[in-house]
Amino acid sequence: MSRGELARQQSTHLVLAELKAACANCNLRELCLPAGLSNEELDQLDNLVNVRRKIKRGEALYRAGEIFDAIYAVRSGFFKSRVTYEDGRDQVTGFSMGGEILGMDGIGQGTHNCDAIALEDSDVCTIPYTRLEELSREVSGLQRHFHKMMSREIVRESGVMMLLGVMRAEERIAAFLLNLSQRLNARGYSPFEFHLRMTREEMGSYLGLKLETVSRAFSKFHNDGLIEVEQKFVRIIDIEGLKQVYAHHVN
Amino acid sequence: MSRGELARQQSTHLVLAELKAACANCNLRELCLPAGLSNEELDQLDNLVNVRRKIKRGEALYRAGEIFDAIYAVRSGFFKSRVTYEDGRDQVTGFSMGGEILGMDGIGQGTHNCDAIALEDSDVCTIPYTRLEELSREVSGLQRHFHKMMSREIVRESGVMMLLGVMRAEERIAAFLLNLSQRLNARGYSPFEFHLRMTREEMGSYLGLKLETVSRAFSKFHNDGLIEVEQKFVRIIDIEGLKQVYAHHVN
DNA sequence: TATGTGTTTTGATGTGGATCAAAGGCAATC
DNA sequence: GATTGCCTTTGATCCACATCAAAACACATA
Repeated sequence: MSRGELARQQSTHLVLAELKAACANCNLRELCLPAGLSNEELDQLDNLVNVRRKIKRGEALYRAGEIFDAIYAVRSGFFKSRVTYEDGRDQVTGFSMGGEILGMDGIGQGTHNCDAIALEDSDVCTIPYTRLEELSREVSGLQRHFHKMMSREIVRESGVMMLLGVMRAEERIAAFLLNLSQRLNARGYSPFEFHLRMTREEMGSYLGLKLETVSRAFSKFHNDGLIEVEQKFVRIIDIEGLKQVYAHHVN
Repeated sequence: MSRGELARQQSTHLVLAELKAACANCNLRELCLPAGLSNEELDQLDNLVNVRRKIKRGEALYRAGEIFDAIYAVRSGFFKSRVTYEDGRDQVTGFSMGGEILGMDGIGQGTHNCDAIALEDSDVCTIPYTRLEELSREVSGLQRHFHKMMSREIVRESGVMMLLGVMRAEERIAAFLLNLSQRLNARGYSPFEFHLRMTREEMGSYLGLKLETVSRAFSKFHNDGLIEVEQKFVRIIDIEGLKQVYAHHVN
């Protein structure tokens, strides 16, 4: 056994002992990388996901420019991804919640391309990229799943391009609320009541709008009986109405 | 040898015979999937890229909803990728030229997510996805390179999000011209003179602008001595000036 | 050369969302 | 309970780009 292998196995044992739940027991496994793997394959993956890391609200999981060496699966909490421009302008490029994968943007150039900032105290699994590569060669289900996650990120982003390119302010915000609602639902939370983890400004940045515009849209949706809002708390009253806002033809 | 393997080998021989240039001889290999592979690895890749396909101007390489089974490397020509919305609104999500990979959006859900339309008579290499997966397991350089290409697509798209989310009309168009110029340069063409393959409307769709706005920006750049335009032909006169437009602070 | 079709330019006008400004709400800390 | 520092709401005004309209141009085909 090589020195590297030995160290790896030791660290694996160490971590397995202190983990409350590895992939095989993780209740997010249907949403995360392990989705679609057999039990045997899951055991192999457990050896890969060897470090849990806690990130406090406001802290960065990683920052643009840092060396990329791992991707991360969000176990609990909520993140924003943010790209900063040479001239200081920045934009939120995504929000990530439990079961979602962060950091795939770093593979291409070997450094991270954006900051990932926790919007609440969060907990992630670290997946070292070189070991993911190795294991992908052995476990074809893992390889395929990893490709799917990357591809879905591409598709998600082209959805955001559509949002930014062709939708009007209220449509964008309705689409955003419906997307959040659907993702929370998939995680077993209520699709109708939730806490927003981001400020109006962060939402606006993501949606290509100013915070005042976001606020006005919320007020309008409230007046139209579509939602109730109290600060960061949102209750969707009329989800069909919201869907109509979002699918509204301009023509 | 299994039936599948036999068939594969036969088709490989067939194709190798009729190909003028496979990957090992392709002058785009520095930009495409083979980038960074050893000669030996290149030979293996040659067996993978087994079908060349010609697409006439205006025709689709694939359309949204079609079964995904291959990615494509553009050998020559020019494509736009276009997503169409339920309500009929659509948006151009990208332009692809020689050496670039198309179709990675389809991996996630098994069907293509957008239309890829040739804007001039074009020529692509078909790379069957399942065989790419297989070969990726054997050739680690290929695996890594494929991951990089997907990751770069993610980064490219977050660049477009930035463009759509925070830049003003003239900045977007300057950024677009500079990007085209740089890509053409990397392919050995003049970075200062080129033919646009897309209409003002397609450019506008990509940039989240109306065709009139694109046209006006072109006229303004011309009046400011930054470019010369004659229909689809563009000559960049003052590339530094163009960069200043693009990096111009609003604040 | 005439004719049609799609593309581009340019001008006049309209408007959605940005900007500017001010006040109010909430949470943390003293 | 007062202070401080966000965050959010709401109103008034502005402006960048969209929209509407028309003419010019390019290019194909008769």
